[in-house]
Amino acid sequence: MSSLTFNIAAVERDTGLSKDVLRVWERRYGFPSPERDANGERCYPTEQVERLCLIKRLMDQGHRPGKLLGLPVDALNQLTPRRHAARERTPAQADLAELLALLRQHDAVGYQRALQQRLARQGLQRFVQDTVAPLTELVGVAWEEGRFEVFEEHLFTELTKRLLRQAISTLPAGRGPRLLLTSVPNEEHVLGLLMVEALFVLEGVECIPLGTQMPLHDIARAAAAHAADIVALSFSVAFPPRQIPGLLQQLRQTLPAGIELWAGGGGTVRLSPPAGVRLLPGFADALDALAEWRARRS
Amino acid sequence: MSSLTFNIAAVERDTGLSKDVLRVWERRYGFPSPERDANGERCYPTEQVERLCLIKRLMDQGHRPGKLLGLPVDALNQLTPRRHAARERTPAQADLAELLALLRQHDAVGYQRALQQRLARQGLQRFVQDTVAPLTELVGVAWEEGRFEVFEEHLFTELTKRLLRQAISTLPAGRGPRLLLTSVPNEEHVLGLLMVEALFVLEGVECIPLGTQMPLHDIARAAAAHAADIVALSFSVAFPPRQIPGLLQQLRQTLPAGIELWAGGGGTVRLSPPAGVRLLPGFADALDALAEWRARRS
DNA sequence: CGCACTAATTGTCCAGGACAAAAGGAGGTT
DNA sequence: AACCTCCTTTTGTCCTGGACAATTAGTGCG
Repeated sequence: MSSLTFNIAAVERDTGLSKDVLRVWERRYGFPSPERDANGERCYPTEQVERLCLIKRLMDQGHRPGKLLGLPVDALNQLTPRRHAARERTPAQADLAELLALLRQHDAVGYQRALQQRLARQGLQRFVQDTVAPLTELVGVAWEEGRFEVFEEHLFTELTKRLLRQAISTLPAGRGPRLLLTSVPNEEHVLGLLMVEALFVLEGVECIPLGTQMPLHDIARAAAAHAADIVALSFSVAFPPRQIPGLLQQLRQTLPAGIELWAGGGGTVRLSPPAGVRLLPGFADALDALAEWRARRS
Repeated sequence: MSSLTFNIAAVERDTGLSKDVLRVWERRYGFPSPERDANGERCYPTEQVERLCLIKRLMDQGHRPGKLLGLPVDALNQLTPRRHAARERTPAQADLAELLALLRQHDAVGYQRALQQRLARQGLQRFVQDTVAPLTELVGVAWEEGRFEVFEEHLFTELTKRLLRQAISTLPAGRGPRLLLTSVPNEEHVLGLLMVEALFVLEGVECIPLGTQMPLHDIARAAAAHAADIVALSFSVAFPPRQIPGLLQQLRQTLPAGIELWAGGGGTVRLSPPAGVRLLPGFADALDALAEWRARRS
């Protein structure tokens, strides 16, 4: 009956596929094949939008569009992740499965309580490294494999964010260096930033959290205004890797030479370090960098 | 020397103006007028990007592109907000100016302390209504008028978010109704959601916070999975008003009939209520709606 | 098996036309 | 002056179809 349809902008919004891509796929592969309204504009029916979402998810796992777009829905549903073929289960992950289960049961209260317990037991540093970080990865994998819904992932992010923020707020204010924490436009993953902030504040760093998605110009201005010693950016694994070097280089040129530029997060793991930028693929690297900075300034 | 240039995608990212708009402006008004690289693609110099940012801000204040695009930079800088011509200063706002001043001095610690004091003095309910809400509006105005930088606004959001979340987390868990709180894609303003959450949790509502930007399909799924009684959406004043009715109607159709749909925030003030949706332009309306819901169920 | 080189794939950009929705303006009525 | 209606202009978004560079896959050779 209702037979809702979406215009191309709505599909772009819901699937994350740009208008250009939607049109060129239609031209090349014959899918999607939207109807047209009186004005000749594309009207995508719900089924096609859902199929596009599925295709998008499979592509994020390393499949290629040419193969996927010819396939019927059933075949798509049976495809498994390609990129990370072998993924062994560490004991730590087995331990975390309990938390995942709570999320999948939509038990917000239970999840919060379990998280709080782990925080109390492990202390903030180990909590970040041994609970939040691997949990984030597990959720990412579950999401890639379609075992997690969008809203389950959102709930995870929201509740975990809250606990981390709360933990950070109980710590005493740092004494230096002054470190500005943010991410570039289109990078909205916030958990990485919060994890680093927690570790740094524990070490007495004075963090200035600016949230995510700060235009490059404004990062430079903020660094100057706050008299920051260091600017630290976070790139998640989901961020388009080829954009990163350019962004870092551009920011490095805009930023005063006296201010250091650090970049961390899963997106920086397989990256050759640009000039004047320090890469911190893991937490240990971040703490090392901090120790070195302090040694240099003392 | 460096003479950085931006390709059209970078300009879209930095200015928020779509590629289509950038090209059609160039065609119609002769600005921007980017150079071309060896491949015939547009290369926007820094000055033009900055001018575009300025134009964008003036447009958000109600100016129209046809007038702005012919003007030189000096003239642009002298333009004042148009939409809210007369804006009188209430005494309450004068009181809040102190907080604004702290933000403009980039004194994060001082701002947090001042906010915390106000929270302790006013209690959460009045803090939300008399401090956070008007402060958010003031920051919005200051931002529109160019008196606030992007990063100052981000800092405000980040710090205020933290305090509200912290305050919410100290409250006891609610007993019902179960209320799902989120926003639609492209609506990323989170403070409104947090303010409502604080007020509702104070009233014993069991809030399920899903963060911002949830696709409509997933909102419906989440509501079912969480067995929510009510779905509440927040629309900021900055959200394109014409999209709201369509979105609400579409969601209403997807959502099971037994689940109520509420929509609030500054974006819903001048809106005729769609069928099956309850509009809550202000906090009082939200509390009224809650009282009525409870009366109906008792 | 590793490496260089060719071929296919795929995303993004371009030009320029079209149209509908929104905003502005004109004119008449209360 | 405020309000409504009708008409005009402005403005954003969508369209087609072509092009090309960057990535990925495939192939042959040392």
